[in-house]
Amino acid sequence: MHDIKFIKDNSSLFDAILKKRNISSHSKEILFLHQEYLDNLKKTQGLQEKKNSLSKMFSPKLNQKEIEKIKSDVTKIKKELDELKNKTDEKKNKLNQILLEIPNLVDDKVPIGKSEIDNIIIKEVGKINKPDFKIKNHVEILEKNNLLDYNKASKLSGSRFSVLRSSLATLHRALVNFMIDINVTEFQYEECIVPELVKSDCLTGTGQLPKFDEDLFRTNFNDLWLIPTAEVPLTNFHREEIIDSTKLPLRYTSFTNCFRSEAGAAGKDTKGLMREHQFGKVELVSIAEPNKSMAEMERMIECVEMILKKLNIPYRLVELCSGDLGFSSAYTIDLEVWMPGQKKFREVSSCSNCKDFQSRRMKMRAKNHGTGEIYYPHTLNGSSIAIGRILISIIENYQQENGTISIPDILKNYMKGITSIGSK
RNA sequence: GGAGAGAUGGCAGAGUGGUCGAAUGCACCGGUCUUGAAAACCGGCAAGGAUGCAAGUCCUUCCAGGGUUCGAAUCCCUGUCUCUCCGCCA
Repeated sequence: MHDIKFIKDNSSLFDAILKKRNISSHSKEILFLHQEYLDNLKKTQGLQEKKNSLSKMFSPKLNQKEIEKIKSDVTKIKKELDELKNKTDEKKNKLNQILLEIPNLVDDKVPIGKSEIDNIIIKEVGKINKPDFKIKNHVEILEKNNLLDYNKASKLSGSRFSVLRSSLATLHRALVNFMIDINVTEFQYEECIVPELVKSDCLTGTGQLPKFDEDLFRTNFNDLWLIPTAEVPLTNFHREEIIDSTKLPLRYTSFTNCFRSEAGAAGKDTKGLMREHQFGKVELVSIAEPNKSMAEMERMIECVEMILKKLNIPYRLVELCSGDLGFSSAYTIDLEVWMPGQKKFREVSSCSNCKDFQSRRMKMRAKNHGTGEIYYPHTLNGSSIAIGRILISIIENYQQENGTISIPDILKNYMKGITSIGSK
């Protein structure tokens, strides 16, 4: 959500920054609407003042005539106020509706570009293995070993769902535990278990609503929606709160299932664990002082990198260009891992600094009790890591010529002594 | 699912029709005292918005949405959430 005062004082800058996302100018329309709203608001407040003062004049000692006069005057004002209030609300709602659908302003650091083609590879880490046997993709390997069962999955739920069995399920669980452990003990994130159904207000807060409802699953129970990422509940922890600034930064981590309709992805990544309606993910969320959020972001990326290093999987850092940046983000770095089956790097994590965009939307503020200052803290989120996709990478990178998959050293303690899965 | 109680400032907690944006305590901030600190004492301390150079003035908000009333934190209705008891249940 954008600060109307900022738009007023910097309208051409505002439009220029939006243009980086290939979005046309908005400020003129917004400011016009805002002025209309203000005009109505002033009138409304004037009438309210009148009404209040009339009520204050009321006293049982007044004579009948005076009392009747006040009553009828107030009734008249109330009627007028009703209309005016409706009009004011209408303007305000219209303005809000527009503001809620405008994406975050991109940071100066973000490279300008149209699509993912213009993203910038910052660095590549780890050596890509080129074994001298024929590499299989994860679906081939896992289905052959009865570890991934699409007959069962489609019977239960249709396409874009998976059933993971026996040692593959164990490996999934091992990854979750490994990642949460390291986030808690090495990186000082607070471990949380959170609802996977949330109210629409939460989704508006983080930016999925109102614009992207098609990507989400909604239930027919109250106003509850399945979360597309744990970013939603974790970031909304402090919605409509004023946080004591000495408590910042706040760091939370959680494993949840994530649910996405994949509405616009027909035909994309149709096989395997790559793109599913339900997938597991460990998420990191930080709430930071505005002047420290970029440093916090670097720290967050290092946390995710550490996991990939410990898993010993080749990866690269990609700086998203303005045209590929997510709605709520001001600056995003993706982490992509090598997937031998596709001979491509694919995204397993996306770390974003949303600055004050989400905190404004959810009215999350911080207060410095020394100075009395109240301000919007910055929010950051990053995956650490999407389990389904990192599984693909592990399976494909650790596959052996004999069709088995060896277990990364770091996970062996989490695997009940299993050092290899699949049969020869 | 049945019966009952409740939701007030950062927290605790008073307030049942006007003088209430709201007592009091704690926390927090400033000061006095002290070599320093603590204690004690004095003062300050909700948020959002409009207007104004500013001081200030005004509007809104006591879970949310409706209603009654000249006037609502307070009365009525609906919803949400919390707690207690009973039933059921992983």
